[in-house]
Amino acid sequence: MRKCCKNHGQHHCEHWHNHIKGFACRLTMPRKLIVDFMSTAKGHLSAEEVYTQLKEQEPSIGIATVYRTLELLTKAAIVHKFDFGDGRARYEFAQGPGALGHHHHLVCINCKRIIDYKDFIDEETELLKRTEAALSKKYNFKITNHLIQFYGICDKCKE
Amino acid sequence: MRKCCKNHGQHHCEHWHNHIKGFACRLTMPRKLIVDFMSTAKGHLSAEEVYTQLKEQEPSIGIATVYRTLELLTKAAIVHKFDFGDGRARYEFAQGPGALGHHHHLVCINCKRIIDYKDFIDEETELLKRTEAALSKKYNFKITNHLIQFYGICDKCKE
DNA sequence: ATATCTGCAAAGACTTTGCATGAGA
DNA sequence: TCTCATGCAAAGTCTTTGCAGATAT
Repeated sequence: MRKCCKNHGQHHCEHWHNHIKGFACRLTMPRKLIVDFMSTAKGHLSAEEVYTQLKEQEPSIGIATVYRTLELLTKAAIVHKFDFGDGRARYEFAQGPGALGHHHHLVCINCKRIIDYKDFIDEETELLKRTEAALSKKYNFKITNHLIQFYGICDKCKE
Repeated sequence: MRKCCKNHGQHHCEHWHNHIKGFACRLTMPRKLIVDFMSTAKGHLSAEEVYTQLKEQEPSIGIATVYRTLELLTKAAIVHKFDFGDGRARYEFAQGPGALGHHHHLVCINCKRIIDYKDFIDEETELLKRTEAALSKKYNFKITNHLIQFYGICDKCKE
């Protein structure tokens, strides 16, 4: 898993390429497609949604590869994987120009709509940093990520 | 779903009984077993774990009932349902004497161990309250719950 | 009495895996 | 060339559902 190719040449080496290098050897066509798609896609897509949309431009792609690649990209921290309680994993691009940046989510428990918000992120982040530092020390736990979600009823479902 | 019996009598009416009343009509034997079990169980149990343990004292119980009842209790906010990324839902008692009280989780991404913590909860809660109030207003979103989790590597997995 | 709940088994939904073929370096 | 990745289909998990019989009120 950790070994890697030396040089892919510079032809299609995007900014995320270096990240992939640490986790996979080969930069294949499906992987390129999936990363490119994720980097421009908006929202929180399930594996099947990614598959369905990519299938249109490349009918040979298989859903197993989509799952495998999204898993790979998750490990590489190129995408983030979320669970919003609707029974399927959802992915969003984490890095680079296409990313929304650090944000959290409001989850409507009625219609399952997800609202991204960046408000108060700074304040939250500041608290989280302090909490993380203290928890790391107290529990000897190396924190690599965090999750904050609010659940409730969205404006449309209130009506 | 909302209609309910008038009076169950007082024989086995625990403190959580009133909660159930709002969501289900009948207080059956399996429901009693499951609530009693959850109220004393420690940790974050999957439906199957609950089923397996109850099966020992009451072999006639079925796993479908466990799922249905845990769902019911979740809606009644008697238990909380969590997803820690290991592919199954986990439940913990939320209210009453047996409950741990408000807390959050550290999730080890390696061994999937869950550490409950209550440290800094007051500080977190204070910030969350303010954030919730502001988000509710801005997005016209009625917030009913929140989730905070930290992910990383636990002390044992560090070695 | 009767509407609700249960247990069982089957179905459903999402995800992972085995394997022969194909492709990257 | 030779290892790694792919696509397909099958299998694996967890969860939900249909239904006849049982149960609470």
